[in-house]
Amino acid sequence: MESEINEIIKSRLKKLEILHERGIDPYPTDFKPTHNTKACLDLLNDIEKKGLEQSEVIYSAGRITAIRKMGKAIFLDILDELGKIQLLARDNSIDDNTKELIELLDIGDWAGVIGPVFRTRRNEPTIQVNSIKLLSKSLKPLPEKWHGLKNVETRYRQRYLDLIANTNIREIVKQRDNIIFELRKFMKEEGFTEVDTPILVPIPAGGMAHPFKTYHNALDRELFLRIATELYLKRMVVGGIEKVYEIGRLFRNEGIDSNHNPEFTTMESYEAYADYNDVMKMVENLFGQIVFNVKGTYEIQYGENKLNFKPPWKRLDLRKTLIEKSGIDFNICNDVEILKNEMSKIGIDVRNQLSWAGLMDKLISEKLEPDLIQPTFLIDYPLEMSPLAKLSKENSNIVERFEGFIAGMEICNAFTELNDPLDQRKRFENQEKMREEFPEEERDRLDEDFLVALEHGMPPTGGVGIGIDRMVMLILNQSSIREVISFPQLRTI
RNA sequence: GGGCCGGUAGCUCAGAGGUAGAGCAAAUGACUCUUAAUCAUUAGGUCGAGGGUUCGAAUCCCUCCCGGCUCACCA
Repeated sequence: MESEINEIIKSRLKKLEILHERGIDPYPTDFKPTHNTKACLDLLNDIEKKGLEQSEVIYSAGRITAIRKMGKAIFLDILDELGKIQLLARDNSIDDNTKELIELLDIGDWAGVIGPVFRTRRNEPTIQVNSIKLLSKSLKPLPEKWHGLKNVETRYRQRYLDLIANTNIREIVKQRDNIIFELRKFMKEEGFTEVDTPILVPIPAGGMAHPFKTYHNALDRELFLRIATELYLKRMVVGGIEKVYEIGRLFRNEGIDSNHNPEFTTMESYEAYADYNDVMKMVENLFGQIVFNVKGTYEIQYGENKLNFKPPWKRLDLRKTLIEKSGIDFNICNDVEILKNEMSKIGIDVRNQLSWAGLMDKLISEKLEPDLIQPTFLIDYPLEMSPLAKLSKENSNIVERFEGFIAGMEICNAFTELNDPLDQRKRFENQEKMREEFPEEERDRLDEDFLVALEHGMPPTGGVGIGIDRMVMLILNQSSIREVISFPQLRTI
């Protein structure tokens, strides 16, 4: 981006020139802080306990966020990753180089400071400046100190400004890290092995979504960005990695809104000898442990609702719940036209849905999802909606599948995995047929290489995919996915 | 894609046909315990872009760009 030259930048460029003239490197590399701002505060507490007023000389550093000139005393605030601390440069405490340099410092510059920590008469922990080093000259002004940066577009496009001006955003970054750390810890404790599977794939299978397409020159072939990690993780299970998972980015070429970003993070796991009941237990324990370890409690506020993550979650039979909430029984409405009719009757707009599965999806999200506030599993989905899930033992049009919902949001999707290669082939072929019939609706894709793997034998397996960004939204009480993804997708301007 | 709301100084915002405004930030000066420092002075604008109406448009109309919320689509 080209920088427009306004007065502020002109004045800073001039200061830069003066620095060069005086032989001061505005971008040096030789300053090593001994104490971050938090360590400074700890140090102050320590020496005060010992009855001392001033610590030894320490080195600290950060970005200058305020300069208050009081004649021959200058107060500065510096901000580092952990917080802020005040500096006091008094005319008779600073060296000559600092006297000259301090006139050339601006809000936004990175500075290193050398001096003892003490407390001012107003009780403010402060580093008394013996010497200041410029660590990096900033040429552009920062957002305003009091109102901060509010423009949402600028916050997303220039997240670094958001992180500087709105320090609560740093908390989101750190808490997201904590959540994913706790997630890995849980999986490790459960004996899972984390793996990496391809992001560039020849067939975007394992889910129903519109893929991003790209091209590899040397191989001279079209490739796609993965829409799911499922089929590669199952290949690992075929290979004998019995408990396997991946935390990774998926890419779906679809709409963008407060719950959807074209690239998003999921955790998918597969466990041999498990079925969907075992997976349900794992999911509720996983959420419970993460929430408890990150927030110190099972009960957290999300928007207007208090969510309780203490296991077990409520389990609702999909068919029974649909009958209860909509009067529609999918066993009876087993034909597109009948289902469409019944849904119209209860006031659902079905003009955009073509297939039976599409209609069911709509019915669930319209009649069930909004009311699923507390963590809840919907259980036992129709076969037609679930090409990768194993048939129920009791019922040939139901699969052993569940989805988890929290605060009206779908948060995970799981099943007892289909490991019958012949049935899987039929299901894929059916998906391909449906794609021809309804080209506007997304379908899963037949992945021959995966079928070959299945033909070698996959043990009975239970698997789940969890939306990590949504999990972070819930735990951190954020209503937009853009708040938990540091650089959300926006139009380029 | 539809509806609603918004885009004015680096930032936060006011201005709703009649000379483009404030606070912070910036520049100059005063001030050795301030912390949204204070005080004085100064400078800073393609009012998102383009067209139209008008004697005159930031303001009214049209088209477009960017964003937010929402509905639709989509997991």
